[in-house]
Formats: sequence, C-alpha cells, structure tokens
Amino acid sequence: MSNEKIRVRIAPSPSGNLHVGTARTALFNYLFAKKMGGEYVLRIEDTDLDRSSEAFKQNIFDSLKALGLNWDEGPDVGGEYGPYKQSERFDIYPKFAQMLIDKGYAYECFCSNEDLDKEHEIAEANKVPYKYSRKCLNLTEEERAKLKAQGIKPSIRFKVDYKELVFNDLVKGELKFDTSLIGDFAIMKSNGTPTYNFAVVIDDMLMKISHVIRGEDHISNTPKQILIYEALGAKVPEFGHLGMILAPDRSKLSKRHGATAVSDFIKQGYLTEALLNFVALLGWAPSDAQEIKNVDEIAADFRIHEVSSSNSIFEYEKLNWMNGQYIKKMDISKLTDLALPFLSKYDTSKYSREKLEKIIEVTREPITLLADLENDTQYFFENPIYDEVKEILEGEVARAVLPKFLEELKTWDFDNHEEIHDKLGDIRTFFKENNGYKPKETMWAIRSALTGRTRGADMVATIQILGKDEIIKRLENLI
RNA sequence: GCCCCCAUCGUCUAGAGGCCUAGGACAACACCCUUUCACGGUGUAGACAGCGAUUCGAAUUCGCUUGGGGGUACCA
Repeated sequence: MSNEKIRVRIAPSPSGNLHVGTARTALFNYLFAKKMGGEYVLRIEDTDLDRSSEAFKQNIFDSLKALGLNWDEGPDVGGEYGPYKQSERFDIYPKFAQMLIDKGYAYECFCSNEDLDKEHEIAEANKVPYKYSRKCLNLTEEERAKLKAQGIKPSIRFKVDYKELVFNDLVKGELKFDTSLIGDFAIMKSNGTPTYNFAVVIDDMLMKISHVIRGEDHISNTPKQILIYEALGAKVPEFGHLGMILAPDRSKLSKRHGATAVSDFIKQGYLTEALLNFVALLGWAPSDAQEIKNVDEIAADFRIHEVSSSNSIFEYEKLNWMNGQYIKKMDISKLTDLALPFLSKYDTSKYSREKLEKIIEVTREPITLLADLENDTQYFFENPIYDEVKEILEGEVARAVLPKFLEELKTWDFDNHEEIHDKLGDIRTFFKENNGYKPKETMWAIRSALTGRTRGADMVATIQILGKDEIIKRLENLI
C-alpha cells in the first residue's frame, strides 16, 4: 500500500434505522480517514430489495449528518466512483460474475431452494458441517442449455479450492483460515442480483477502497471476499475488524434493550456530541486521561491499531453522565434551540427568547437528558403542582414565612440579582433568630410555594424569571 | 456440531516481561462545599477467569480449560 490514496467507506444497508453500532463503525472510519488524510465514502447496500426502504435510507442520512459524520462521496453528494447505491449498480455485477465464469473461478448453479434445503438437512442429520455438494460444478454445456430452456434461472457460485489463507487484520493481527471449510458460495442470485459478499468486493474494488473497517461479525466473510479479489486479480484492501457493542446482558444490542437507533437517542434527549464521544470510548482510549473530547480532538489522537479488539457493553450510566457534561457546557443559545422541542407541551411564547434561555440556563445543571427539562421547567410555564409539598405549605414555617415574604418582595427590585439574594438572606436570618427556623426550612417554604417542589433551580434566578406579578399571584392563592 | 474472535474493578478502559503493593473514568459509598436538588472537591471500596509452561522475573509470551461473542444463506 505504497503511496496510494487512503479511502474508507461505510456501507449500511437501509433495512433499519441507523444503529449505534453502525454509527460507531462510521465514526471509526471517519476518524481513520481524518487522521490519515483520506477520503470517506458512504455507500448504501440495498441489494435486498424486500428489506430495504426509502425511509430507513433517509434515517441513515439524517442520523449520520446529525452526528457530524459527513461523507466525501455518497448517493446524495455524488463522486467520481458512483453510483453509490447498489441498487443502481445492478448492471455492473453480472459482467464481473461472467468474467469469473470465463476464467473458471465460478459456475452456474441450477439447484433449487428445495434442493439446497435438502442438502442442509442431510448435513445436519449426519452432524457434518454443511458445504455445497458441487452438484452443478461439472454440468456440460448441453445440460446447462437444457436447464435454461426449462426456464430455470441459475445462480452463480464461486468455486472455493483448498488454500491456507492468511491476512493481517488492522486491529486483530494475523488471522488464518482454512478455505476447504468454505463451500462454493453464491455470488449472484438466480434473480440476477448480487449477493452481499460479491457486491461488496466489486464495489470496494471499483471505488478504490484501501481500508475496510467494519464490525467483527464480518470476519468470516473476509476470506470469501479475499478469494474474490484474488480471482479478479484485484488488489486486496487492508481489513480492520472492530469488536461489537453488546447490551448489558451481553447479547446483541436490540430494541428490547431500549434505544438502538441514533434517532431514538436523539429523541430521548441525548446530544449527538455526547453520543459520539461515548461511543468512541467503546474500544478506544485517549492517550491522555481526558475522556471528554470532540471529534477533531479524537481524530488527532486516533490510532486504528490501538483500538481494542474485544467486545464492549453499552451501559447507560456513563453515557448519561457524559450527556450531562455536554449539556452543562453547551452554548446556551444552541442548547435552547435543542431544548425547545422537548418543551412543546407548554406555551413557550409567553416568555421572550432571552427569558427562555435563562430558564434553560438555570435548569440545565442537574439534568442528564434534554427530556428531563419538560418536568424540571414545568412551574415556569404552568401553575405549580402542590401535591408533593402539601405538608410543607400547611406547616407552621410556611404559614409564618410566606406572608412576610409576600409583603417584602413587593418592594424588591426584580432586576437586581444581588438585592434579591441579600433580602432572601435577611428573611432566613429573621426567622432563624425569631422562630428558630433553619435556613433550609425557610427556603423550602418559599420554594414550595413558588414551584411546588423542594428542589430545583437557583431560587434567586427562579424568582427573577417568574417575575413579581406572577409570584404575588401564586402566593396570594396560597395564603 | 464445525470454524473464527475475545477475556484487567459492576461497566468503559490504561497496561505492549521488571516502572504494577495494577492507573483513570462512570456507577456505589463517605465526607466537604451549599438556601434545595445538583455541580464541584476529597477520600473509601472494587479487577489481572482457572490451570500449566517459558523466564532470574508474567496482567503482559505460549498451551489447555472455562466463559462470552460472532459466523455457518440465492440476508446484509
């Protein structure tokens, strides 16, 4: 791989929304390309027409873009080696398949699904690993013509001969395979479309992909693919196989474990920056101890051969913590834009943009998900719900504190943060000295009256946002 | 069944023969800060799967066992 251009690709199939696992693979490809100054292409693998859909394809585009993993070439942006959707490349594959037949590397197979099923059953009954019987390997020209005349459409199989195959994996090191264990596998289906293993090789070859970085669920495909490259006389790319992401129960991460699609995470209120950062840490560790890093910083520090080769478990705790970190640090205007959709049940128009930002600013601190904002900002938009603080409001402290608080605040300058802060302090001191109330109790009474809660955002800021009129109204209703 | 991959605290990981009485992060717990919750700070607890071998010396090398994962399609 002398001085050829480094080109990587991510090749999702649109049979589902973009999975976090795929997102991580995309990220690692992106990081590798970025670090090495290479190109990163997106190819849609929709050879399985039945399972592919336009909606899923759109979800994949949107999710990748939301994550900021923009591609240099792809179905929407084009590029020198297009088209980038396999369904638009169907005319390409048969030519190469024919070439392999001509060179004796492949042959037509007329076996029906029933025939094949039977072979499988027999193998299973005899407890012997299944391999295609090669029934069609030595069909004569006449026999094939006859079969075709009967209207039987053949598939095309690649002829696998014995060979010790070795390749050096970018993350796993040397990998060895005995190809005699692999049966002759199909490269073209009888319906004229290519199988996955064939389409990938043809496309990667034609698109000049130099490094194939993907999940380790593809390891066993690799020898087949290398065999095809070799038969084609093409240059074999470098391969790198990443460990998989598992659910906490160590099974494949699937819907029953909760969110699996990037779009689900976004809907739940995860920030794409946090999700990306978190997923990068699954299998990769920064050279310094600083785990919170943006994509550029990660790319600068990224070394593919240092990626862990084992599986990792997707645990929410750290993701949640990280999301909280990003929420706390994010530019407040940007955060407000992201937060507003989560506040759709409220009439946010009653506040100015400035005040809305203020609301987000004071409520962002303890939250872990943007969705938490709906509950945490409730009392800014609606009347407080007093159920939880009933006892406090009916108690002695509240009955003493609230009237005094109401009386005093009427004279306060609500634009003056300092003043409110100090006056509240005075009230605390007053009740401590005269009634022996703990500062905490006094504040709880006030907070409960204003918000219906005993916990929440900074009290001074809350008072300022609510405004004098609203506070007077709330207090008068209670007293 | 067969083939392949993997194996350090609960989780993500650092560690590429002596720097390891194994480091960090999340979670847990304790304390501090504080007008609440939180944030933040300080600390505590917590791991080299097992067994052999190589070596003066092994978490690091090799083998076996066990465990987990993946593959075994005219699905990708």
